[in-house]
Amino acid sequence: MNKQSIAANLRQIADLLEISGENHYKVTAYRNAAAALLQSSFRLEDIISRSVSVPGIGPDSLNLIRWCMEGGLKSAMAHLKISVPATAHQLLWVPGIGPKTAMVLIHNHHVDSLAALQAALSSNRLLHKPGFSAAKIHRMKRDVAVLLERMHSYPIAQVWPAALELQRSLEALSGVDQVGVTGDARRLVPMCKRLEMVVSVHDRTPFQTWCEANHATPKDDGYEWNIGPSDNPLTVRVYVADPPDFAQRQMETTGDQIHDEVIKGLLRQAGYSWTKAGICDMRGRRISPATEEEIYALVGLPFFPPELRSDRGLLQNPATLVQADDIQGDLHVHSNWSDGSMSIPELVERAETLGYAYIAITDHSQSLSIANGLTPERVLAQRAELKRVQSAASVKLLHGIEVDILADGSLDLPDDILADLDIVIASVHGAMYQSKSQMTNRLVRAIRNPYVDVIGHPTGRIIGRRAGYEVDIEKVVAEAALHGVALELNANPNRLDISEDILRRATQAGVAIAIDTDTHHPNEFANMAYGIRMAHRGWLTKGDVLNTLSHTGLMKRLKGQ
DNA sequence: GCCGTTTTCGGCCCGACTGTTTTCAGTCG
Repeated sequence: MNKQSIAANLRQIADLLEISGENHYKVTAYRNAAAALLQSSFRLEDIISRSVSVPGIGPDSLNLIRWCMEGGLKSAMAHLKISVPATAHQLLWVPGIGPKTAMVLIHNHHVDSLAALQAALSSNRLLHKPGFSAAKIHRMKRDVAVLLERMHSYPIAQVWPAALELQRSLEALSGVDQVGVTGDARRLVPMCKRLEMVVSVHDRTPFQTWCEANHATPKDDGYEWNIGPSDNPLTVRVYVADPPDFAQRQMETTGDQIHDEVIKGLLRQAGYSWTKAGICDMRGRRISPATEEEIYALVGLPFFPPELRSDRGLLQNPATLVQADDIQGDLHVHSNWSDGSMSIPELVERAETLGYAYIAITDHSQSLSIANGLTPERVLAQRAELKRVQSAASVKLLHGIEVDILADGSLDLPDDILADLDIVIASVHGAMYQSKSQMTNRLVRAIRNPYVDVIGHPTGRIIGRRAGYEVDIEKVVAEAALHGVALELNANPNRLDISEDILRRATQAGVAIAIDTDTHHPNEFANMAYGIRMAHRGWLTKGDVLNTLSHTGLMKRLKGQ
């Protein structure tokens, strides 16, 4: 078992304990342990053997990890005497269902999984039972349909890190030449059907031994096995290639299918054939392009980044796409003044290490009290702190805020406070289940505020968990264009908000995009890489992206000059 | 359960919204 699978088990155990009515802090402790395990760079073996200690993983969590390693989830559940069914944690995925409602469903209605809930909802047998109004049932039906997608696919935020970890393990094996991620994850598909890798080997024995040790099932073209929780496993598929075939094997497994067919069609027109046996020239001789670049070159095309490979991918010139080097700074970062974990000097240090020209400190505003949001007084106090830190920093600091868009579309801080800030990001954090027209009017009202520069995570989606609020995005885009307000591409892999379709619509309408990490913890600055890849899916060029501007250019733009 | 101590026990993010049990428990961010 790898870190991801164990962390998933830990989270599931925490959910089951919470449903069982266990102490809230104990539940939180196991969730923290799962997060600490994922964030730790130490090897699993070293953590278990206690040769290193990880903050957040105490003796009990360590035992739990051992039980999971030895006997899986069942064993851990037995040790902790958990009596609710293992699948019951799925109920907590549904917005509006917490531990108490989950327990009522299990005990009073014999509903102990997402599938059982869907069946109960469609049979209408929950209707008018205490706590289940007609409106609530209607909403749950919609949400459960979204969530059931998770039963056969996995969010990219889990698949990509798991893929990189697997890549490192495979690269360490002798006899292995090249290892690469492929399939959905390589194209940054938000919900991946499985985790796919390509491996080229010059000596198959060590790799085969490793696969057998991991209980992998042999397939025609490689191996397959499952990781993650047993009731919702992630399938891992590894394709094995001879070293000269690595590039073509990775290209044909990356997809998407339509892009592949287009390329194969162009190859045929150019006199080549691409069958199971590989690419052959017009005389039927095998050719083995060493890179994907060489395959595209056979048909006179430049290299297409995987994220661009879709039914419409060839319409965009990849040379114009925004690149990581174009990014001059991060415009959405939280400090420990609200719910970030880093102090402002620590954020500055990170930004300087990353070589950024500027960074905007954008903490939450007062109504988000759980996040210790800033009151007007604390905004002023923070300005003084920024001034002090700026005097010793080379990176330019922007004083910003992520101000809440309240239920009626007004903002959570008075205009005179917003007026003096360098950048104002306005975001929705509460009252997300408004009607489409209410939510649209709410966002439009926020965009019309003269001090708003960016709309943060504009649809509120959480990939695989929440569809996002219902909103007339065309109207929002049109209004943003009219008022020169940028839309955020939130690079957090759980959000990737806005989607590629909305990105294209926005840029066509002339709306600027801010690619932001929304960083709360040190390792989240790295999420910019997801942002860039998502930008490729949305065909963003350097000119479309607000934070490719120089500091001078950005300040001019923000001041409306 | 974990952490951090003034070291073995106290503290741990808290207020708004929602549906409805119409007075507040449950959920959420």
